[in-house]
Amino acid sequence: MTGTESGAPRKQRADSRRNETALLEAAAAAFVASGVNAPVRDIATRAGVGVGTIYRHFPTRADLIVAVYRHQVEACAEAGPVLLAESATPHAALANWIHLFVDFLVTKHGLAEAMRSDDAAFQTLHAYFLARLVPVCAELLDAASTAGEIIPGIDPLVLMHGIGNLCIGADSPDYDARRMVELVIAGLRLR
Amino acid sequence: MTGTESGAPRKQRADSRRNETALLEAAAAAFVASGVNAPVRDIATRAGVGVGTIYRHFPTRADLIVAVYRHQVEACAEAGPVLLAESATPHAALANWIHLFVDFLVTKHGLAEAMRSDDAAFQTLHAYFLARLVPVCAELLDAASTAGEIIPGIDPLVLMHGIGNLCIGADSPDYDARRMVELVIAGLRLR
DNA sequence: AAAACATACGGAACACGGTTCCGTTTTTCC
DNA sequence: GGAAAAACGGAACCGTGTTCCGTATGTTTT
Repeated sequence: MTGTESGAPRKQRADSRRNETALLEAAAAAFVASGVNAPVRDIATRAGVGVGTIYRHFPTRADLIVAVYRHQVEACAEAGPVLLAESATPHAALANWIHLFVDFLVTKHGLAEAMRSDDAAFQTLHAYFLARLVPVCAELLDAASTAGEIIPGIDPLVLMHGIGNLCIGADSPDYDARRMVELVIAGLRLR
Repeated sequence: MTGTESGAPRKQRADSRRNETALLEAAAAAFVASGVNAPVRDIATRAGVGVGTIYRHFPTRADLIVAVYRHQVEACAEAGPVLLAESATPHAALANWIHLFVDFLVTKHGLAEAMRSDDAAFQTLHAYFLARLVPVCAELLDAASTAGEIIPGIDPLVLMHGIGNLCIGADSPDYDARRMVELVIAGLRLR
């Protein structure tokens, strides 16, 4: 027999795993269609499950968002060292990386808002993004600072928070988040 | 025939005016205590009126917010020309004025968020703020641009939108909105 | 194969905030 | 004083997020 001693926990049920992936797909679709605040019931319907199932798999909305965008955050994080190695100067690497981050944020309707929410439910989201990206940003800042290209003493956390804020409402036709971000990048430069 | 058809419409009832000022005071207090998203019922209770009365006087939350902060917005708007006349350079005037705007925003918990909301209910708020402040900002930008102190082609609307965004969450201990705003101001400078 | 058990499910029910509506009260004006 | 207009209050409604529990499904054991 499967000598599974009574100590080992049972493996996850098949339907549970199926529902989890169905939910991830449904959530991704709903996020594209209605932003990251798509109603819970919509997502449940898309996935063909009840609302309870969402909460069982993803206790908070932030958990769901993190799960949906995890690879993209990873990609952004991994791009940092690569850019540092390949760009002409550390400042250029920093600028390129920031633009990458902005690209990510502005294409996810409502993500920038969610990112900065102080709602306890979004704690996970905030924590994950920062844990993964702040060190990368710090490395780039350090390199540029050491190279004497930018003003010293910039806190990566503050910078990322600010960049995130600038991306809020980036889909409005009257606003230009990238322009503002460029001003910030220019402002970083040591003159 | 009442004969009043042609002449002046009836004057506003006394109780109505009383309630309106009571509401303004209650709202101001509620905004300080719980931010500009204080529950409607709270404000009604504070003012000692029913919720219906709020909606009769201020159809949208934005109307209420505008009414509460109107003088401060006016003060900010009027400060523009004064600063331009008194500051050492147009760029300094612009910087000072932006700091004034930031001071206003960061002391009104949740106002910056509300400012950028695309919710139709906040249309009035958005419209009023921009109508009043954008021209002032434009004047300052023009002066600094003409003096050759800043890069040309900055849209005052975009700049104000961005500054507003940077002030979101300014009460978090981990964030420093002013620092970010300073980066933007530095980024405006022509080098 | 069937029973026994653990796990997961669905969706009704609840909580909460904004908004509307209408019977009642208050004020104004003749 | 009395009728008409104006304003009031708050119950009721709606759309969301969230919880809970009886039921169904999958897994393990006999």
